Amino acid sequence: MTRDAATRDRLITAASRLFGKEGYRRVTVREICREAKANVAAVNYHFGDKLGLYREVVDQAIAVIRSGAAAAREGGAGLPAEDRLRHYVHAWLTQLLGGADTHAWIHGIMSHEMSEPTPQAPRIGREAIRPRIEYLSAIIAEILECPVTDPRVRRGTMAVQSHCLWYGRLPRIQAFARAAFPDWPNELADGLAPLADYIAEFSLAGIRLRTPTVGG
Amino acid sequence: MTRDAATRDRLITAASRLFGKEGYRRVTVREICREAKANVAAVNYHFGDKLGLYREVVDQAIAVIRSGAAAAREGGAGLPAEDRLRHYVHAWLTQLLGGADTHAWIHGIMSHEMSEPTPQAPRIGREAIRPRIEYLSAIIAEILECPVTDPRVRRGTMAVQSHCLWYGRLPRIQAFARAAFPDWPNELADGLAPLADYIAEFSLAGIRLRTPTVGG
DNA sequence: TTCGCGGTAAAACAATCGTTTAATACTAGC
DNA sequence: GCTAGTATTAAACGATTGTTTTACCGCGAA
Repeated sequence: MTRDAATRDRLITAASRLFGKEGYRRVTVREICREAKANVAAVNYHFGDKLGLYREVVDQAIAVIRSGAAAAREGGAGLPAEDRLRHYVHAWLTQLLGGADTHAWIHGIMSHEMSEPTPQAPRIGREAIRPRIEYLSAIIAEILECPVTDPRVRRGTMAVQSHCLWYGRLPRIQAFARAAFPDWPNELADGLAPLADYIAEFSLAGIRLRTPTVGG
Repeated sequence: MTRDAATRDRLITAASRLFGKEGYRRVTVREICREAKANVAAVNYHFGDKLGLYREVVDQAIAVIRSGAAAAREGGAGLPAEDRLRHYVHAWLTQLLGGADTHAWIHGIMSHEMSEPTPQAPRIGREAIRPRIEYLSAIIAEILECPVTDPRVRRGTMAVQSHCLWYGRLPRIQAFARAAFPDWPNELADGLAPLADYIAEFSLAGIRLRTPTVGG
C-alpha cells in the first residue's frame, strides 16, 4: 500500500464515520481532513470533489448492506417463513445496533438520505434498499399465502421496515425521550435479543391478520 | 395590524413552510425573506437572529400539536381503549397527511429535529412529544390491563409511534421507493382511511400479544 | 413645520464553505 | 545521482452564510 492509498483510506474511514453521524451536508471537508490527518486539498486531489468522496463511501455502504442481506438470506434458507422473518429482524437489528465495531454509519447515511437526499439517493434506493424489500416481501407473501403484488404485502413490509428503522435510530430517539421523561430506560440493557423478538412477534401478529384492511 | 406585524407574520409563515420542508440548518435567511417579500435584515430586526425566528415557529408548532392532541383526547372520550387507539391513529395521520391546508410543516420540523437536532429539540420533546406518549401509553396500558410502567407499554407505544411517523414521511419514502420500483403505487390513492385502519389493526394485533417477549 | 421613532432598504461585515493554485517533498526508473 | 511524476502542503480564491451598519421612509406628536 503506497502512501497515497494510506491517506485515501484514512479519508474514507473518517468520512464514513462523519457522514454516517451527521449526513453529507453538515460534514465539512476540513472536518474530514482534520480527523484523517490530511491536508484540506487531499479530498479534491484523491476524489475530485466532496461528492466524489461521498460516492466512494456510499459504494462501500452498499456493498456491506448487500452482503448483509445475502447473509440473512443464506442464514434463513430452508426455514419456514415466520422463522425467516424472525431471523431477518434479528440480523438487521444486530447490524444496526451491534456495538462499536458495527456498521452503524451505513444506516446513518441511509437515514440522513431519507430526510435530506443527495444525488446518491436513487442509487441507494436501487442497490441497497430494493434487495431488502424484495426479500422481506417474499417472506410476507408466503405467510399470507398470496402473491407479492398484494397490497397487504407492501404494507406489511413497510410495517416491519418502519419498526426496525425506528430502532436503528435508537440513540437519537432515546435522547429525545429522555428530554421528556428523564428516567427513560435503556432499551438495550438486556442486549438486543429481547427487542428483536418483540419486533418480530409484534410484526407477525399484524401480518397474520387476513381480514381485508378496509373499514374497522 | 400594523405594517410591522404584517411582515412579521409573513416571515413566520414563510419560515414555517421552509423549516418544515428542509429543516433549520438548510434554510437560509435570504430564502425566507425572499419568500416573505421582506428585506434580509428583517429577520434580525424582528426576531434578533435566525434562531429567534425558529423559536417562534416552534412555539406555534407546539401549540398546534398540543391542541391536536387535546382534540384527539376529547374525540375519543368514553370510547373503549381499542377504539380510542383507532381514533388516535386516524387523527394523527390526518394531521400528517391531510392535504394542502394541513399542518404538515409541523411534523416536518419534528422529523428534521430527529435527524439534525437544534437547541430547540429538548423543548419539543417536553412540550410536544410527551403529551402524545402519555396519552398513547395510557391507551395501551388499558388494553394490556397492566400499569403504564410495564415495558410492553413502552414498546407498544414505540411501535405505533414508529409506524405513524413512517407514513408521516410518505412523500420522501415514495420517492425512494420509486427509485427502486418505478411503478410503486400511491398509498393514498383511496384516501388515508384504509391506511389508518391498517395501521390501527396491525398495531392492535401486536399489542394484544400477552406472551412475555423473551425467547421466540 | 419639525422632531422623534419604528420600520424598511441597500450595502457591507466577518466567518465559513468547497475548491484551486503554486510551490515543495517524496519516490521510482534510468 | 538525476529526472519525471506523484503526493503533500500552505495559502488563497470566490461564493455563500448570518449578521450589522447606515441611511432613508412614513407618520403621529409637539
